[in-house]
Amino acid sequence: MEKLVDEDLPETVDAETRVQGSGDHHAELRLWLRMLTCTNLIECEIRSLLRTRFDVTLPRFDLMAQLERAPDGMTLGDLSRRMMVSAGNVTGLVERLVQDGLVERRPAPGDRRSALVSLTDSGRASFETMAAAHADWVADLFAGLDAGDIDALMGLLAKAKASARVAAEGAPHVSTQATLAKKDTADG
Amino acid sequence: MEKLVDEDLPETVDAETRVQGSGDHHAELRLWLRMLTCTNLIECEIRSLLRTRFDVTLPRFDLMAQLERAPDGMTLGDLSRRMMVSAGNVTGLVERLVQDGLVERRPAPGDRRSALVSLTDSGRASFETMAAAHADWVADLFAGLDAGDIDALMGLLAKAKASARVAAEGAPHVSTQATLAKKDTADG
DNA sequence: CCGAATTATTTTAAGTTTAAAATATCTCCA
DNA sequence: TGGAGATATTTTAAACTTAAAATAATTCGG
Repeated sequence: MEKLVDEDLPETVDAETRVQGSGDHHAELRLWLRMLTCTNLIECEIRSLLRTRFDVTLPRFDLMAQLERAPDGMTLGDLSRRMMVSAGNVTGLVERLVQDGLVERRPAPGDRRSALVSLTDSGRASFETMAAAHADWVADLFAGLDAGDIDALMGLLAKAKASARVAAEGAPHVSTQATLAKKDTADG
Repeated sequence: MEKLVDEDLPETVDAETRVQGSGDHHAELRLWLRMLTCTNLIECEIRSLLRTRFDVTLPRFDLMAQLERAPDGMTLGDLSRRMMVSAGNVTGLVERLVQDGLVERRPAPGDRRSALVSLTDSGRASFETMAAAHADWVADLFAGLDAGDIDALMGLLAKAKASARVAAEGAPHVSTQATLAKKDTADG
């Protein structure tokens, strides 16, 4: 998480200095820092609430949230892609959740490389309780926004997401066969 | 970082089910997930670019970004608050940056508990190069947004931030003297 | 069918991160 | 002025996270 704050940046910029590759990027930079502080603020609060109320970490909650939507289980690779974290990360997370009895893994039928991961009954029950509280917290955190604000944000964030995807795909900094070949693994 | 994706949630909700504390929070939840994926996407790209182009990690870059704006140095506590991370985290990060010769620490005049941290000349030079590239990357990532979009997002995110702060302050889950007493450490 | 390339996962090493306890210092008021 | 409480930082243990290398299994063209 990039932890900068979005205050105190100069407002005025000399239009003359807009030169290719070294120009006036203040607006975008300020936007990025504000997005970051906003997300951080909410995430910290949710993390803290999950810990104090349910003694669970945010990554574990997130993983369980993915599994809840896949009653028949998902592979570790699916989890890694959906959660946007490394495969090795998922391995460890699942391992700990299995030890806690919240998650189970079984070999994937038809592919001996893969394992299917799913919630146990205990894990599902536990998650449902937490998810309800989580939804309430998020609603509280956004209580200062009206329906119009939310709609507008949804639209603008979709646009920002699309923009970022294009930029990231368009100028891949490490060209691999995978990067060039597959365009279908991302989530939207 | 909460790693959920913002797809596949039901669009339609029964208005009758809006009950206190267990109601219709889909819009807010969807907004939160979208904010998260959007931020994640951009952050991953920046992290990756920092690593491949400059062999630096995001937390180190963030810490140096804070220091650059404080030519006279900041305390570890300042860094912790501005970066929104724990104090212990900052201790380790500074330690490693000092070892790399990018940052220096000296005792704070007038308070023997504190240390002032600042960029070395080498650190400053290094950061300036990276910061210029970073600004370009962010501009590229947001290239699909026009000035109006950016303005609108800035306003809506400010509103969201304010809302979240009120909610987090208003219903503190762990009441400490500090929580109740000071309202001035956050960044705005 | 063979083998090269791809895919799924684990392992490894290093770094990041947190919460909580421990230290050390400072403030301030009774 | 003495000491209680607050503040600044470090330490600790555990968890999270990544990138890269290593394993293992699959796919697919020839």
